Amino acid sequence: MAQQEDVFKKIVSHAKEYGFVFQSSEIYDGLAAVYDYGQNGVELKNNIKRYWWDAMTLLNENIVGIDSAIFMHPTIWKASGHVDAFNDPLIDNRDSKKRYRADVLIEEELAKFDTKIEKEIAKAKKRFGESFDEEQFRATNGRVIELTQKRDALHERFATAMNDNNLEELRQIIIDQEIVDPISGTRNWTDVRQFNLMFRTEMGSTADGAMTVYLRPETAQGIFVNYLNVQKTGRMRIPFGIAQIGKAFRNEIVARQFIFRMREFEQMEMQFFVRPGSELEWFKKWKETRLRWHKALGLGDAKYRYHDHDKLAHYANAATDIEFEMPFGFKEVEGIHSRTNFDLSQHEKFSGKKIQYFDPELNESYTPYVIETSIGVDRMFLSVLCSSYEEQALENGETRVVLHLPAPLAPTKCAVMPLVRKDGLPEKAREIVNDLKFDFATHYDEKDSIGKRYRRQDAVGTPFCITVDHQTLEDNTVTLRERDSMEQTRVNIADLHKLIHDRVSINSLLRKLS
RNA sequence: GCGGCAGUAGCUCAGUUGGUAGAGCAUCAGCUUCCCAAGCUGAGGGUCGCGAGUUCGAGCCUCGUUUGCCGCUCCA
Repeated sequence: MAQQEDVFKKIVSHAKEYGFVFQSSEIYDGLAAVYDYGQNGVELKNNIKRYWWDAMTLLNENIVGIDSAIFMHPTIWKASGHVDAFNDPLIDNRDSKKRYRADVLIEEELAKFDTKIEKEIAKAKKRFGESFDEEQFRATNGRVIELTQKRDALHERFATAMNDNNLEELRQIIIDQEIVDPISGTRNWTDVRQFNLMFRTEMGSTADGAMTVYLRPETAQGIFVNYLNVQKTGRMRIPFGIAQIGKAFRNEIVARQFIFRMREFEQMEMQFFVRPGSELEWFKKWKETRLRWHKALGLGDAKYRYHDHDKLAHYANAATDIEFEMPFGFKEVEGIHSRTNFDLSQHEKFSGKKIQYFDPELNESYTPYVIETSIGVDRMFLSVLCSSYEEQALENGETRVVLHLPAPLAPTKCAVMPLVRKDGLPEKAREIVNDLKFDFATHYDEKDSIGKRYRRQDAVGTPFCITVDHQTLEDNTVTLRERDSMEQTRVNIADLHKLIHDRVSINSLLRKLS
């Protein structure tokens, strides 16, 4: 493990040194958990997005894309549950240095009352046997009445405090109930503080006319609120899907592990609308389809696994993660969720608009159920980078650092280089570049020895190097050097285009999927 | 957000009891060079994360701050 952590550090260094990922605002000491993509990183990231987008929209005639705005009406986040769920009141215990959610502590206290009441009932049941009347017992037993009243009073007080967002009152409840820290056993609590996981800003330039808006914490809601628009204008028939790639923002309490958890990140989400009752079938299908998409990259099938959720979010009736083996363990890269009709129903309720689908085959209207596939672009990027990085021991005793990026994702597809910088070789090489550059990201390099130039291309994952030598001037052939095997073949310049295209096009990946 | 550790050139690092910064690799220019990090010559690049304090003098000591790593905590 320690060794793997070292490898991860090297990958982070490599990412910086070769222009893949920089820390944001570095010359101003950086901004925590925010990163920029450099000249090579942006190409790799764009290729990942292209692969996903094409797999969704080209291979499925019933999936279309949209690009919704980051700003959305604030009520959307009330409807989705984010305003409540993303605002946790937290409290620290000064002795154990542990942090707890204040509402959870109080809820646990409430549950204790219920446990006590159940115990009383169980005892009485044992005593009275068959003739036991639970309703009557609850209404007449002094101990149970007392516990019930205390519980209800606490619940009432708690609900009011939560509703008013009264943090002092929440703390007072914890004090009054004499709740102790399970670790330290003390009641040495800090103030309750609110952590807003959603970024907030103001829309409207005058102070009094401004409206609080949020930077979206997920892209999914942009799809849900456009469901009707797309369904009607695109004449979409269920089942159909809407895909979107875009930025999302979360004010994470702890954001770490390089680009694995960032405050500003990018999601690729597809919401698939289906008939009620068919959702688990579709869930299964998308679970398999999505794993196939990952595996087609050839990073190694053993690096993937499913992680099915036992504890489901309030909107879901099935959920699984596709996890990838990072240097710091198996981590979630993509989530597939059966979201039921929760989101569309909520928006129906909050907006007052009817959000339904008339199914001509069933001759009835219903609120569609939704299967969501949601993948983090940055995590995907990290998984590709980590699994591609190798410090390879060569036969001559040296090592080379090589990124075995899937060729269709590589930032640069080929590098053209004259073997020496004279005798017209550079000019000939330039000619080749000027032909290939229209179809492939092509580099030209004449500086330093040929071996050094090959190593430079290896370090950024360029799949092909084309070398122009004196023979080229005689017969128009060049050597084509392959990154992973380092093997060279002599090929005709006229054949270059097809040879490269077959290996580096996104199509070559897509064809594996259908 | 709490606790511990750390921050010196693009990268990896050295820097003695406090005396105004070095190496290797990388980069750039020139020469040389017919296939896997070759050689020679030269050059550029750091107010030692930032701010304050102690001191005649701070990369080194103290405080604050920021960023990163590790452990908690949280995670739709």
